[in-house]
Amino acid sequence: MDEPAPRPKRTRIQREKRELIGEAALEVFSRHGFRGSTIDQIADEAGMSKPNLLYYFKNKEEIFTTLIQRLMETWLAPLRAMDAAGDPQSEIRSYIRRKMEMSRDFPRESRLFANEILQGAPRILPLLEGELRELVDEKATVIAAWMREGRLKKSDPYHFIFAIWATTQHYADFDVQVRAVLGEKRGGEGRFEDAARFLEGLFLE
Amino acid sequence: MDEPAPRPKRTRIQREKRELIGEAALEVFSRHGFRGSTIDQIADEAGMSKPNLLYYFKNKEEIFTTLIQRLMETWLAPLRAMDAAGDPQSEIRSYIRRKMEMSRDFPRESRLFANEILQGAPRILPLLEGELRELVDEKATVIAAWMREGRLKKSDPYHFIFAIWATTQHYADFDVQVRAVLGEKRGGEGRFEDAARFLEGLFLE
DNA sequence: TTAACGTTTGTCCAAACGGTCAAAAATTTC
DNA sequence: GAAATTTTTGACCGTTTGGACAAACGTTAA
Repeated sequence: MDEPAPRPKRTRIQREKRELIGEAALEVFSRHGFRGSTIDQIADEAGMSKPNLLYYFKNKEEIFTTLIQRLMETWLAPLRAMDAAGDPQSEIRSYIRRKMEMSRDFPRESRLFANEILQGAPRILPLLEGELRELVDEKATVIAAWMREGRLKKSDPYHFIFAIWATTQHYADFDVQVRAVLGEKRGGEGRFEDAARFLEGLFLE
Repeated sequence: MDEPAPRPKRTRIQREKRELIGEAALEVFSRHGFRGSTIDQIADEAGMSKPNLLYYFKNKEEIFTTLIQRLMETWLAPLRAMDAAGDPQSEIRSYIRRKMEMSRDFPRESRLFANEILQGAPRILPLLEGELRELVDEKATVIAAWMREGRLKKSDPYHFIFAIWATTQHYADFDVQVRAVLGEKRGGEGRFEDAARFLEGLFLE
Protein backbone atom coordinates (compact mmCIF):
# COMPACT_ATOMS: atom_id res chain seq x y z
CA MET A 1 0.00 0.00 0.00
CA ASP A 2 3.01 2.26 0.34
CA GLU A 3 5.54 1.38 -2.36
CA PRO A 4 4.43 1.45 -5.99
CA ALA A 5 5.13 -2.32 -6.08
CA PRO A 6 7.34 -3.09 -9.11
CA ARG A 7 4.66 -4.43 -11.48
CA PRO A 8 5.38 -8.17 -11.57
CA LYS A 9 6.17 -9.60 -14.98
CA ARG A 10 3.79 -12.45 -15.70
CA THR A 11 3.80 -15.22 -18.24
CA ARG A 12 0.81 -15.90 -20.48
CA ILE A 13 -0.21 -18.85 -18.32
CA GLN A 14 0.06 -16.80 -15.16
CA ARG A 15 -2.21 -14.15 -16.57
CA GLU A 16 -4.74 -16.71 -17.76
CA LYS A 17 -4.75 -18.71 -14.57
CA ARG A 18 -4.99 -15.69 -12.32
CA GLU A 19 -7.94 -14.59 -14.40
CA LEU A 20 -9.53 -18.03 -14.12
CA ILE A 21 -9.05 -18.05 -10.36
CA GLY A 22 -10.47 -14.56 -10.05
CA GLU A 23 -13.57 -15.69 -11.88
CA ALA A 24 -13.98 -18.71 -9.60
CA ALA A 25 -13.28 -16.69 -6.48
CA LEU A 26 -15.91 -14.15 -7.48
CA GLU A 27 -18.46 -16.94 -7.72
CA VAL A 28 -17.63 -18.29 -4.28
CA PHE A 29 -16.87 -15.12 -2.32
CA SER A 30 -19.98 -13.36 -3.62
CA ARG A 31 -22.16 -16.06 -2.11
CA HIS A 32 -20.42 -16.84 1.16
CA GLY A 33 -18.34 -13.79 2.01
CA PHE A 34 -14.69 -13.98 2.97
CA ARG A 35 -14.85 -16.12 6.09
CA GLY A 36 -17.53 -18.37 4.68
CA SER A 37 -15.51 -19.29 1.61
CA THR A 38 -12.71 -21.85 1.46
CA ILE A 39 -9.69 -22.08 -0.81
CA ASP A 40 -10.77 -25.61 -1.71
CA GLN A 41 -14.14 -24.37 -2.96
CA ILE A 42 -12.45 -21.78 -5.14
CA ALA A 43 -9.90 -24.28 -6.45
CA ASP A 44 -12.71 -26.70 -7.25
CA GLU A 45 -14.65 -24.00 -9.06
CA ALA A 46 -11.53 -23.12 -11.04
CA GLY A 47 -10.88 -26.78 -11.83
CA MET A 48 -7.48 -26.99 -10.19
CA SER A 49 -5.87 -28.28 -7.02
CA LYS A 50 -5.43 -26.14 -3.94
CA PRO A 51 -1.62 -26.11 -4.03
CA ASN A 52 -1.78 -25.14 -7.66
CA LEU A 53 -4.06 -22.23 -6.86
CA LEU A 54 -1.69 -21.15 -4.11
CA TYR A 55 1.09 -21.07 -6.66
CA TYR A 56 -0.68 -18.13 -8.29
CA PHE A 57 -1.93 -16.33 -5.17
CA LYS A 58 0.05 -16.41 -1.99
CA ASN A 59 -3.03 -16.76 0.23
CA LYS A 60 -6.79 -16.38 0.56
CA GLU A 61 -6.52 -12.76 1.58
CA GLU A 62 -4.65 -11.86 -1.60
CA ILE A 63 -7.28 -13.43 -3.83
CA PHE A 64 -9.95 -11.41 -2.10
CA THR A 65 -8.20 -8.06 -2.10
CA THR A 66 -7.14 -8.43 -5.73
CA LEU A 67 -10.77 -9.06 -6.58
CA ILE A 68 -12.24 -6.22 -4.61
CA GLN A 69 -9.64 -3.72 -5.73
CA ARG A 70 -10.38 -4.40 -9.38
CA LEU A 71 -14.09 -4.25 -8.58
CA MET A 72 -14.02 -0.81 -6.99
CA GLU A 73 -12.89 0.84 -10.22
CA THR A 74 -15.73 -0.70 -12.22
CA TRP A 75 -18.10 0.10 -9.44
CA LEU A 76 -17.48 3.82 -9.32
CA ALA A 77 -17.22 4.32 -13.06
CA PRO A 78 -20.92 5.13 -13.65
CA LEU A 79 -20.94 7.85 -11.00
CA ARG A 80 -17.64 9.22 -12.33
CA ALA A 81 -19.25 9.46 -15.74
CA MET A 82 -21.95 11.81 -14.48
CA ASP A 83 -21.26 15.07 -16.29
CA ALA A 84 -21.86 18.43 -14.64
CA ALA A 85 -22.10 20.04 -18.09
CA GLY A 86 -24.76 17.61 -19.31
CA ASP A 87 -28.53 17.78 -19.05
CA PRO A 88 -29.58 16.83 -15.48
CA GLN A 89 -32.52 14.67 -16.52
CA SER A 90 -30.57 12.61 -19.03
CA GLU A 91 -27.48 12.44 -16.80
CA ILE A 92 -29.51 10.94 -13.97
CA ARG A 93 -31.36 8.72 -16.39
CA SER A 94 -28.08 7.38 -17.79
CA TYR A 95 -26.73 6.86 -14.33
CA ILE A 96 -29.74 4.80 -13.29
CA ARG A 97 -29.57 2.83 -16.55
CA ARG A 98 -25.90 2.07 -16.11
CA LYS A 99 -26.30 0.98 -12.51
CA MET A 100 -29.23 -1.17 -13.51
CA GLU A 101 -27.23 -2.81 -16.28
CA MET A 102 -24.52 -3.58 -13.78
CA SER A 103 -27.02 -5.27 -11.51
CA ARG A 104 -28.20 -7.35 -14.45
CA ASP A 105 -24.81 -8.17 -15.94
CA PHE A 106 -22.57 -8.28 -12.88
CA PRO A 107 -24.68 -9.48 -9.96
CA ARG A 108 -21.77 -11.34 -8.40
CA GLU A 109 -19.68 -8.21 -8.22
CA SER A 110 -22.58 -6.45 -6.55
CA ARG A 111 -23.02 -9.20 -4.00
CA LEU A 112 -19.31 -9.31 -3.28
CA PHE A 113 -19.39 -5.61 -2.52
CA ALA A 114 -22.54 -5.97 -0.42
CA ASN A 115 -20.95 -8.78 1.55
CA GLU A 116 -17.90 -6.69 2.32
CA ILE A 117 -20.00 -3.76 3.52
CA LEU A 118 -22.29 -5.98 5.58
CA GLN A 119 -19.25 -7.29 7.42
CA GLY A 120 -18.27 -3.77 8.32
CA ALA A 121 -16.04 -3.11 5.29
CA PRO A 122 -12.90 -4.27 7.13
CA ARG A 123 -10.83 -4.26 3.95
CA ILE A 124 -12.08 -1.18 2.14
CA LEU A 125 -13.10 1.27 4.84
CA PRO A 126 -10.21 3.66 4.02
CA LEU A 127 -11.32 3.64 0.41
CA LEU A 128 -14.88 4.50 1.41
CA GLU A 129 -13.75 7.33 3.66
CA GLY A 130 -11.32 8.60 1.05
CA GLU A 131 -11.86 8.11 -2.63
CA LEU A 132 -15.58 7.28 -2.45
CA ARG A 133 -16.41 10.12 -0.13
CA GLU A 134 -14.59 12.66 -2.29
CA LEU A 135 -16.34 11.42 -5.40
CA VAL A 136 -19.75 11.60 -3.77
CA ASP A 137 -19.01 15.04 -2.36
CA GLU A 138 -18.14 16.22 -5.83
CA LYS A 139 -21.22 14.77 -7.51
CA ALA A 140 -23.52 15.84 -4.69
CA THR A 141 -22.37 19.38 -5.29
CA VAL A 142 -23.21 19.05 -8.97
CA ILE A 143 -26.64 17.65 -8.17
CA ALA A 144 -27.27 20.35 -5.58
CA ALA A 145 -26.51 22.97 -8.20
CA TRP A 146 -28.94 21.37 -10.64
CA MET A 147 -31.60 21.43 -7.95
CA ARG A 148 -30.93 25.04 -7.09
CA GLU A 149 -31.30 25.94 -10.75
CA GLY A 150 -34.66 24.19 -10.79
CA ARG A 151 -33.51 21.63 -13.32
CA LEU A 152 -34.05 18.71 -10.94
CA LYS A 153 -36.65 18.22 -8.23
CA LYS A 154 -35.26 19.55 -4.95
CA SER A 155 -34.17 17.10 -2.30
CA ASP A 156 -31.07 16.06 -0.35
CA PRO A 157 -28.39 15.19 -2.93
CA TYR A 158 -26.59 12.71 -0.67
CA HIS A 159 -29.69 10.71 0.15
CA PHE A 160 -30.66 11.04 -3.49
CA ILE A 161 -27.47 9.19 -4.46
CA PHE A 162 -27.94 6.65 -1.68
CA ALA A 163 -31.45 5.95 -2.93
CA ILE A 164 -30.20 5.27 -6.44
CA TRP A 165 -27.54 2.93 -5.11
CA ALA A 166 -29.97 1.11 -2.85
CA THR A 167 -32.71 0.60 -5.42
CA THR A 168 -30.51 -0.43 -8.34
CA GLN A 169 -28.29 -2.77 -6.35
CA HIS A 170 -31.36 -4.31 -4.76
CA TYR A 171 -32.07 -6.11 -8.04
CA ALA A 172 -28.68 -7.82 -7.85
CA ASP A 173 -28.26 -8.40 -4.12
CA PHE A 174 -31.85 -9.38 -3.37
CA ASP A 175 -32.50 -11.03 -6.71
CA VAL A 176 -33.73 -14.26 -5.11
CA GLN A 177 -36.34 -12.35 -3.17
CA VAL A 178 -37.37 -10.25 -6.13
CA ARG A 179 -37.90 -13.35 -8.25
CA ALA A 180 -39.71 -15.17 -5.47
CA VAL A 181 -42.16 -12.32 -5.07
CA LEU A 182 -42.68 -11.57 -8.75
CA GLY A 183 -43.17 -15.23 -9.64
CA GLU A 184 -42.88 -16.89 -13.04
CA LYS A 185 -44.56 -14.32 -15.22
CA ARG A 186 -43.11 -11.01 -14.08
CA GLY A 187 -39.89 -12.41 -12.62
CA GLY A 188 -38.33 -13.27 -15.98
CA GLU A 189 -35.61 -11.37 -17.82
CA GLY A 190 -37.95 -8.42 -18.27
CA ARG A 191 -37.78 -7.57 -14.60
CA PHE A 192 -34.70 -5.41 -15.06
CA GLU A 193 -36.33 -3.37 -17.79
CA ASP A 194 -39.49 -2.96 -15.70
CA ALA A 195 -37.40 -1.89 -12.73
CA ALA A 196 -35.37 0.60 -14.77
CA ARG A 197 -38.54 2.23 -16.08
CA PHE A 198 -40.02 2.39 -12.60
CA LEU A 199 -36.88 3.99 -11.17
CA GLU A 200 -36.73 6.62 -13.88
CA GLY A 201 -40.26 7.59 -12.97
CA LEU A 202 -39.39 7.62 -9.29
CA PHE A 203 -36.27 9.75 -9.49
CA LEU A 204 -37.12 12.04 -12.38
CA GLU A 205 -39.90 14.44 -13.43
CA MET B 1 -41.52 -28.76 9.26
CA ASP B 2 -44.38 -31.24 9.06
CA GLU B 3 -45.55 -32.09 12.55
CA PRO B 4 -46.81 -29.30 14.83
CA ALA B 5 -43.86 -30.08 17.16
CA PRO B 6 -45.20 -30.60 20.71
CA ARG B 7 -44.21 -27.24 22.21
CA PRO B 8 -41.30 -28.10 24.50
CA LYS B 9 -41.75 -27.23 28.18
CA ARG B 10 -38.85 -25.06 29.28
CA THR B 11 -37.54 -24.06 32.69
CA ARG B 12 -36.94 -20.43 33.59
CA ILE B 13 -33.18 -20.85 33.09
CA GLN B 14 -33.71 -22.48 29.71
CA ARG B 15 -35.82 -19.60 28.52
CA GLU B 16 -33.31 -17.04 29.78
CA LYS B 17 -30.29 -18.81 28.38
CA ARG B 18 -31.86 -19.45 24.99
CA GLU B 19 -32.69 -15.76 24.88
CA LEU B 20 -29.12 -14.85 25.81
CA ILE B 21 -27.73 -17.15 23.15
CA GLY B 22 -30.10 -15.76 20.55
CA GLU B 23 -28.88 -12.27 21.33
CA ALA B 24 -25.24 -13.33 20.99
CA ALA B 25 -25.92 -15.30 17.82
CA LEU B 26 -27.63 -12.30 16.26
CA GLU B 27 -24.52 -10.24 16.87
CA VAL B 28 -22.23 -12.82 15.28
CA PHE B 29 -24.39 -14.16 12.45
CA SER B 30 -25.40 -10.68 11.30
CA ARG B 31 -21.78 -9.81 10.69
CA HIS B 32 -20.34 -13.00 9.28
CA GLY B 33 -23.26 -14.94 7.87
CA PHE B 34 -23.93 -18.58 8.68
CA ARG B 35 -20.80 -20.21 7.33
CA GLY B 36 -18.55 -17.41 8.50
CA SER B 37 -19.67 -17.69 12.11
CA THR B 38 -18.49 -20.26 14.64
CA ILE B 39 -20.22 -21.72 17.66
CA ASP B 40 -17.21 -20.68 19.73
CA GLN B 41 -17.67 -17.04 18.76
CA ILE B 42 -21.31 -17.18 19.77
CA ALA B 43 -20.54 -18.94 23.02
CA ASP B 44 -17.89 -16.33 23.79
CA GLU B 45 -20.29 -13.51 23.03
CA ALA B 46 -22.87 -15.13 25.31
CA GLY B 47 -20.27 -15.64 28.05
CA MET B 48 -20.54 -19.40 28.22
CA SER B 49 -18.69 -22.50 27.08
CA LYS B 50 -19.41 -24.21 23.79
CA PRO B 51 -20.71 -27.44 25.34
CA ASN B 52 -22.96 -25.39 27.56
CA LEU B 53 -24.37 -23.58 24.55
CA LEU B 54 -24.95 -26.90 22.81
CA TYR B 55 -26.97 -27.99 25.80
CA TYR B 56 -29.55 -25.37 24.86
CA PHE B 57 -29.42 -25.70 21.06
CA LYS B 58 -28.73 -29.01 19.42
CA ASN B 59 -26.50 -27.51 16.72
CA LYS B 60 -25.43 -24.39 14.82
CA GLU B 61 -28.21 -24.80 12.28
CA GLU B 62 -30.89 -24.73 14.97
CA ILE B 63 -29.59 -21.50 16.47
CA PHE B 64 -29.73 -19.88 13.06
CA THR B 65 -33.16 -21.08 12.03
CA THR B 66 -34.67 -20.20 15.41
CA LEU B 67 -33.28 -16.71 14.97
CA ILE B 68 -34.42 -16.17 11.42
CA GLN B 69 -37.86 -17.62 12.03
CA ARG B 70 -38.53 -15.22 14.87
CA LEU B 71 -37.12 -12.43 12.74
CA MET B 72 -39.46 -12.97 9.80
CA GLU B 73 -42.54 -12.14 11.86
CA THR B 74 -41.10 -8.85 13.06
CA TRP B 75 -39.90 -8.15 9.58
CA LEU B 76 -43.23 -8.41 7.85
CA ALA B 77 -45.25 -6.69 10.57
CA PRO B 78 -44.98 -3.16 9.14
CA LEU B 79 -46.24 -4.23 5.72
CA ARG B 80 -49.02 -6.27 7.35
CA ALA B 81 -50.07 -3.14 9.20
CA MET B 82 -50.70 -1.26 5.96
CA ASP B 83 -54.43 -0.63 5.96
CA ALA B 84 -56.48 -0.66 2.76
CA ALA B 85 -59.15 1.45 4.47
CA GLY B 86 -56.69 4.13 5.58
CA ASP B 87 -55.50 7.24 3.79
CA PRO B 88 -52.93 6.25 1.13
CA GLN B 89 -50.53 9.09 1.86
CA SER B 90 -50.40 8.51 5.58
CA GLU B 91 -50.37 4.72 5.20
CA ILE B 92 -47.30 4.90 3.00
CA ARG B 93 -45.75 7.48 5.24
CA SER B 94 -46.23 5.29 8.30
CA TYR B 95 -44.83 2.33 6.46
CA ILE B 96 -41.67 4.20 5.52
CA ARG B 97 -41.35 5.54 9.07
CA ARG B 98 -41.72 2.10 10.59
CA LYS B 99 -39.22 0.51 8.22
CA MET B 100 -36.80 3.34 8.91
CA GLU B 101 -37.16 2.89 12.66
CA MET B 102 -36.39 -0.77 12.24
CA SER B 103 -33.20 0.07 10.36
CA ARG B 104 -32.22 2.38 13.18
CA ASP B 105 -33.23 0.17 16.10
CA PHE B 106 -32.64 -3.33 14.72
CA PRO B 107 -29.75 -3.11 12.26
CA ARG B 108 -28.48 -6.55 13.20
CA GLU B 109 -31.77 -8.16 12.28
CA SER B 110 -31.67 -6.36 8.96
CA ARG B 111 -28.13 -7.51 8.25
CA LEU B 112 -28.97 -11.07 9.22
CA PHE B 113 -31.80 -11.06 6.73
CA ALA B 114 -29.63 -9.47 4.05
CA ASN B 115 -26.95 -12.08 4.62
CA GLU B 116 -29.42 -14.89 4.18
CA ILE B 117 -30.77 -13.44 0.93
CA LEU B 118 -27.29 -12.73 -0.43
CA GLN B 119 -26.44 -16.37 0.05
CA GLY B 120 -29.40 -17.36 -2.04
CA ALA B 121 -31.90 -17.68 0.82
CA PRO B 122 -31.20 -21.41 1.26
CA ARG B 123 -33.15 -21.56 4.50
CA ILE B 124 -36.10 -19.29 3.82
CA LEU B 125 -36.80 -19.59 0.12
CA PRO B 126 -40.11 -21.44 0.68
CA LEU B 127 -41.19 -18.64 2.98
CA LEU B 128 -40.36 -16.03 0.37
CA GLU B 129 -42.25 -17.88 -2.33
CA GLY B 130 -45.18 -18.54 -0.03
CA GLU B 131 -46.06 -16.24 2.81
CA LEU B 132 -44.08 -13.23 1.64
CA ARG B 133 -45.30 -13.44 -1.91
CA GLU B 134 -48.94 -13.68 -0.83
CA LEU B 135 -48.56 -10.71 1.47
CA VAL B 136 -46.94 -8.60 -1.22
CA ASP B 137 -49.56 -9.63 -3.75
CA GLU B 138 -52.26 -8.50 -1.37
CA LYS B 139 -50.67 -5.16 -0.56
CA ALA B 140 -49.71 -4.53 -4.18
CA THR B 141 -53.38 -4.89 -5.06
CA VAL B 142 -54.29 -2.33 -2.43
CA ILE B 143 -51.64 0.09 -3.68
CA ALA B 144 -52.71 -0.46 -7.28
CA ALA B 145 -56.28 0.46 -6.31
CA TRP B 146 -55.07 3.64 -4.60
CA MET B 147 -53.17 4.56 -7.73
CA ARG B 148 -56.15 3.87 -9.96
CA GLU B 149 -58.28 6.12 -7.78
CA GLY B 150 -55.69 8.86 -8.21
CA ARG B 151 -54.88 8.92 -4.50
CA LEU B 152 -51.26 7.93 -5.07
CA LYS B 153 -48.90 8.72 -7.91
CA LYS B 154 -49.19 5.98 -10.55
CA SER B 155 -46.36 3.48 -10.88
CA ASP B 156 -45.69 -0.24 -10.61
CA PRO B 157 -46.86 -1.31 -7.12
CA TYR B 158 -44.41 -4.21 -6.86
CA HIS B 159 -41.37 -2.15 -7.72
CA PHE B 160 -42.79 0.56 -5.49
CA ILE B 161 -42.65 -1.85 -2.56
CA PHE B 162 -39.18 -3.09 -3.56
CA ALA B 163 -37.93 0.49 -3.65
CA ILE B 164 -39.18 1.15 -0.14
CA TRP B 165 -37.50 -2.01 1.10
CA ALA B 166 -34.25 -1.24 -0.66
CA THR B 167 -33.96 2.36 0.46
CA THR B 168 -34.95 1.87 4.08
CA GLN B 169 -32.87 -1.25 4.65
CA HIS B 170 -29.91 0.45 2.99
CA TYR B 171 -29.46 2.55 6.12
CA ALA B 172 -29.02 -0.58 8.22
CA ASP B 173 -27.16 -2.90 5.83
CA PHE B 174 -24.85 -0.29 4.31
CA ASP B 175 -24.57 1.81 7.44
CA VAL B 176 -20.76 1.76 7.37
CA GLN B 177 -20.76 3.18 3.87
CA VAL B 178 -23.42 5.76 4.66
CA ARG B 179 -21.44 7.02 7.62
CA ALA B 180 -18.17 6.98 5.70
CA VAL B 181 -19.66 9.14 2.96
CA LEU B 182 -21.59 11.53 5.18
CA GLY B 183 -18.65 12.07 7.52
CA GLU B 184 -18.68 13.40 11.07
CA LYS B 185 -21.21 16.17 10.78
CA ARG B 186 -24.06 14.64 8.81
CA GLY B 187 -23.32 11.02 9.70
CA GLY B 188 -24.45 11.32 13.30
CA GLU B 189 -27.69 10.11 14.83
CA GLY B 190 -29.66 12.60 12.75
CA ARG B 191 -28.97 10.67 9.56
CA PHE B 192 -32.00 8.44 10.07
CA GLU B 193 -34.31 11.40 10.45
CA ASP B 194 -32.80 13.08 7.38
CA ALA B 195 -33.22 9.88 5.42
CA ALA B 196 -36.82 9.39 6.53
CA ARG B 197 -37.72 12.92 5.44
CA PHE B 198 -35.98 12.44 2.11
CA LEU B 199 -37.78 9.17 1.47
CA GLU B 200 -41.18 10.64 2.24
CA GLY B 201 -40.50 13.29 -0.35
CA LEU B 202 -39.34 10.69 -2.83
CA PHE B 203 -42.25 8.31 -2.50
CA LEU B 204 -45.11 10.71 -1.82
CA GLU B 205 -46.68 13.84 -3.31
C1' DT C 1 -30.08 -36.51 53.89
C1' DT C 2 -30.63 -38.13 49.82
C1' DA C 3 -32.49 -39.06 45.42
C1' DA C 4 -33.77 -36.79 41.23
C1' DC C 5 -33.21 -33.53 38.06
C1' DG C 6 -31.25 -29.59 35.65
C1' DT C 7 -26.90 -27.28 34.43
C1' DT C 8 -21.96 -26.72 33.43
C1' DT C 9 -17.42 -28.12 32.28
C1' DG C 10 -13.05 -30.50 30.54
C1' DT C 11 -11.74 -33.67 27.43
C1' DC C 12 -11.89 -35.71 23.29
C1' DC C 13 -12.75 -36.67 18.20
C1' DA C 14 -13.03 -36.63 13.18
C1' DA C 15 -13.42 -33.57 9.56
C1' DA C 16 -12.28 -29.32 7.40
C1' DC C 17 -9.34 -25.59 7.24
C1' DG C 18 -5.20 -22.50 5.44
C1' DG C 19 -0.95 -23.25 3.99
C1' DT C 20 3.93 -25.68 3.02
C1' DC C 21 7.11 -28.51 0.55
C1' DA C 22 9.70 -31.50 -2.32
C1' DA C 23 9.39 -33.80 -6.25
C1' DA C 24 7.29 -34.84 -10.70
C1' DA C 25 5.58 -33.15 -15.07
C1' DA C 26 5.20 -29.88 -18.65
C1' DT C 27 6.87 -26.06 -21.09
C1' DT C 28 10.09 -22.78 -22.78
C1' DT C 29 14.78 -21.44 -24.05
C1' DC C 30 19.08 -22.19 -25.98
C1' DG D 1 17.41 -32.18 -28.02
C1' DA D 2 19.35 -30.91 -23.53
C1' DA D 3 19.16 -27.60 -19.99
C1' DA D 4 16.67 -24.28 -17.53
C1' DT D 5 12.46 -22.78 -16.09
C1' DT D 6 7.64 -22.86 -15.08
C1' DT D 7 3.66 -25.42 -13.67
C1' DT D 8 1.27 -29.16 -11.26
C1' DT D 9 0.73 -32.59 -7.87
C1' DG D 10 0.47 -35.63 -3.62
C1' DA D 11 1.67 -35.87 0.85
C1' DC D 12 1.84 -33.52 4.82
C1' DC D 13 1.32 -30.15 9.04
C1' DG D 14 -0.64 -27.42 12.69
C1' DT D 15 -4.95 -25.23 13.74
C1' DT D 16 -9.82 -24.58 13.85
C1' DT D 17 -14.19 -26.35 13.44
C1' DG D 18 -18.80 -28.70 14.78
C1' DG D 19 -20.12 -31.74 17.87
C1' DA D 20 -20.21 -35.87 21.50
C1' DC D 21 -19.71 -37.40 26.14
C1' DA D 22 -19.19 -38.56 30.80
C1' DA D 23 -18.26 -36.62 34.88
C1' DA D 24 -18.94 -32.89 38.05
C1' DC D 25 -21.71 -29.38 39.95
C1' DG D 26 -25.92 -27.11 41.57
C1' DT D 27 -30.74 -27.01 42.94
C1' DT D 28 -34.82 -28.55 44.57
C1' DA D 29 -38.18 -31.31 46.89
C1' DA D 30 -39.35 -35.60 49.68
